[in-house]
Amino acid sequence: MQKLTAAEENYLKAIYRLLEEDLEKVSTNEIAALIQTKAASVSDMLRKLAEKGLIDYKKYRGVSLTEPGRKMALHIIRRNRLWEVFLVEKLKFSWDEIGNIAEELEHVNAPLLVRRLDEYLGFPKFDPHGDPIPDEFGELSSKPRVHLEALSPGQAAKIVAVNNSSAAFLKYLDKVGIYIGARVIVLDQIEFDGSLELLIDGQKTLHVSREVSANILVMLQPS
Amino acid sequence: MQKLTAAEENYLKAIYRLLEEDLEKVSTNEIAALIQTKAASVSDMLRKLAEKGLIDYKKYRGVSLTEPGRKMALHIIRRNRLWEVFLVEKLKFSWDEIGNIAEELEHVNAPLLVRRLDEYLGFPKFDPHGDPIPDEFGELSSKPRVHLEALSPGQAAKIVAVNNSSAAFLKYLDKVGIYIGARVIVLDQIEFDGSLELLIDGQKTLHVSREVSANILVMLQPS
DNA sequence: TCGTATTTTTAGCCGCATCTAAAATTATTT
DNA sequence: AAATAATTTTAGATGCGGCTAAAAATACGA
Repeated sequence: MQKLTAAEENYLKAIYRLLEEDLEKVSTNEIAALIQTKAASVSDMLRKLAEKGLIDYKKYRGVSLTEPGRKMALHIIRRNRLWEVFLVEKLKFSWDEIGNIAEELEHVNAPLLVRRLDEYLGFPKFDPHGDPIPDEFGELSSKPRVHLEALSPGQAAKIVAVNNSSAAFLKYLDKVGIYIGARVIVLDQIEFDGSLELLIDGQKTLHVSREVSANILVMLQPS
Repeated sequence: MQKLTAAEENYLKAIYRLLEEDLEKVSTNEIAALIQTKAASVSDMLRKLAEKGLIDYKKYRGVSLTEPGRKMALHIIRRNRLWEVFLVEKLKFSWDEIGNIAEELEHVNAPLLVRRLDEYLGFPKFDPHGDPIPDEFGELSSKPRVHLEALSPGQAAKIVAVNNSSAAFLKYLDKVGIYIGARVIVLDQIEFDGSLELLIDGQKTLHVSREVSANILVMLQPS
């Protein structure tokens, strides 16, 4: 496992995240937008990561991760998510405060530290946003998940993750009572704007816009 | 509180540590030796820290900390020692494994994180080596401490800190049964080499060289 | 005290990660 | 398909933190 700089780690993580949504390839501009830098800087870094064998890169044609690159990205994401669990579970941060801090902590690369932290936290499988934590071999235990917006009236599901970590979004969710683990049934879908009428935990009903439902991930429930 | 780079923080910490032993001024070479770099690099950094008002620096004449510099150094040391407590108390590291890891963690500068960590650890006053943890205003609660080598036969003391964090030294202490908090009485001093005959916790006797006793700090006991 | 040794600083270089401006390539429109 | 637009890469700069080699200042010994 080669030693990477914090910047290299951030690029790998960004490429991984974009590949999750985007299909095959990620473009220079997409990366630049995500990590708030300029396309020229991205080009430089892509050349370097390609030399190290972490990405597949053809000029002007976008990038994808090689298998070593994917493993590295998952290691970084593992560290990030374990620290997020620590911050919320142990230090009592709320889930909208932890982003920046976890992003600094994730770059502390000491394998023994990560293992001990994992153990101390009780080998958590999901972070506070509901995203799965890769194991120490860089593998994800993936269960099928789907965007809430894709459900049709009558379908039931459990909220397992959110797709957007902006403080504004997380605060909104808190306010309206949506949380990881909540059970939700789609009562109705408004054709005009794609918004949804939901029943949360069998109790309260809630109307959410398509922007919101597109950023919530759920696991379908057997009924 | 200005934002410093990790390198700047390391220099401040090194200068603080050297000022603790050394009297008035610290020399360029001393700093270079401590942080394993070249004198030329130290000169450059001193110029920069002086510009920022963190050190008093006259060319060729050595440096000392300004009051803001001292405060900053103590903040950095506070972060370092809180993480050391975390690693030992919570993650079950032994005190000879934590040096490098704490030195990476200490550079994560998020004031809220440090406060929450402090609270989570129960506001510890000393780190696992027995060194005092500065408060969040950059002040040390100092109790008078003295080197074990300075004691005379008959005097009693409690071991409160060690002065040397090399793994070899810490392992030696573990092996012979010296630990922070142990009570010690000096039974005899060998004039020839300055070594000491000790009684540990009123139970076992132990012979330690001057090299060892010079690196152990104690608080004198009322007798 | 004078000359030598040591310490410290300066000068000039390198790699990293960023930037702007300009050039090259690819995509789109008419 | 040619012209224009958008994207991406290259060229050349900057600041940081390190280095070596050489110059400057200080300290020391005969």
